[in-house]
Amino acid sequence: MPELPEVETLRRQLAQELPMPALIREVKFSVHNLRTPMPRHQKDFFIGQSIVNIERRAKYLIFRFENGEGVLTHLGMTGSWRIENSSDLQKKHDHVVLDLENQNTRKSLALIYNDPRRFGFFEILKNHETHKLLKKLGAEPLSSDWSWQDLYEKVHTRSSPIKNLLMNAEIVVGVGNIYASEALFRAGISPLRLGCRIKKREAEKLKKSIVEILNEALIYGGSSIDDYRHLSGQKGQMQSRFSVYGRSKLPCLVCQHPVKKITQSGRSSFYCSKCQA
DNA sequence: CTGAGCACCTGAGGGC
DNA sequence: TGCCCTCAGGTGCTCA
Repeated sequence: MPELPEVETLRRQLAQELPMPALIREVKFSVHNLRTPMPRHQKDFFIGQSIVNIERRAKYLIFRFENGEGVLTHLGMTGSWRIENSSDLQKKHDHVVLDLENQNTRKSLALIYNDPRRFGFFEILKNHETHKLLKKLGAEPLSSDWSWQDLYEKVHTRSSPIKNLLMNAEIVVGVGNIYASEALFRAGISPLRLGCRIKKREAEKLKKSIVEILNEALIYGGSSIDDYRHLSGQKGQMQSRFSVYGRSKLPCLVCQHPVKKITQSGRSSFYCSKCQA
């Protein structure tokens, strides 16, 4: 579900709405495991700690504690966080409840994680640098140190379709199934093109297109197709601005040719076979 | 090492 | 109404 713009939108809202430092008074887990087992027997790790910062790396959200440790979470396909006044207000598929207290105002609130498909996770983060999920990650596309040369270097030796490579977090993080299709449309490159067939000039254009589409999606608060919600429960608005994603058989916005839908490595790709080569 | 396919889950929607 | 099938924003693992 959520790609970089959706996770970053949520991060910004959490940073704004969560009065920090937020003392964790209690943490409750549902009986279900998420993608990884719940840290049910390590409550001591959380209770008494204060969340001092909300960070994002790739599509991971990190609740950082004062001592540098924290919580590593992922929304999977259908995860969402919301704030309630009381931790009693539980709904179906609520899996984690954090009872928090603002240390300045003594006001309490509950931060609740809901995830119907349970592809997300919530785990202890002790060492950011050595964590196996974090250390293999490639460049942040919206950081100033990501260059088209970096993209080109990582892609031009590969025989996979460029669409698959864009979704590979070791190459560039945060680009998922929607924005991969959208960025390729903007760059005029077919999702079927092999990485080794991407020219330098095209890598430059593709890098620019990725940055543009992610920034635009951020402005519109991300895309809500089904489950994705802001902290407030509101939907993002980017889904109404897709050029190709979910527009199978509809006319291309540029040339009127019908948009094609194909399957690549089990995921749907959308593109215009006239505009993209 | 690389790439393809599967697995993990629930729920919505279409066809019959 | 109900059953069965397909599909969905992610990603780690196994196997060839």
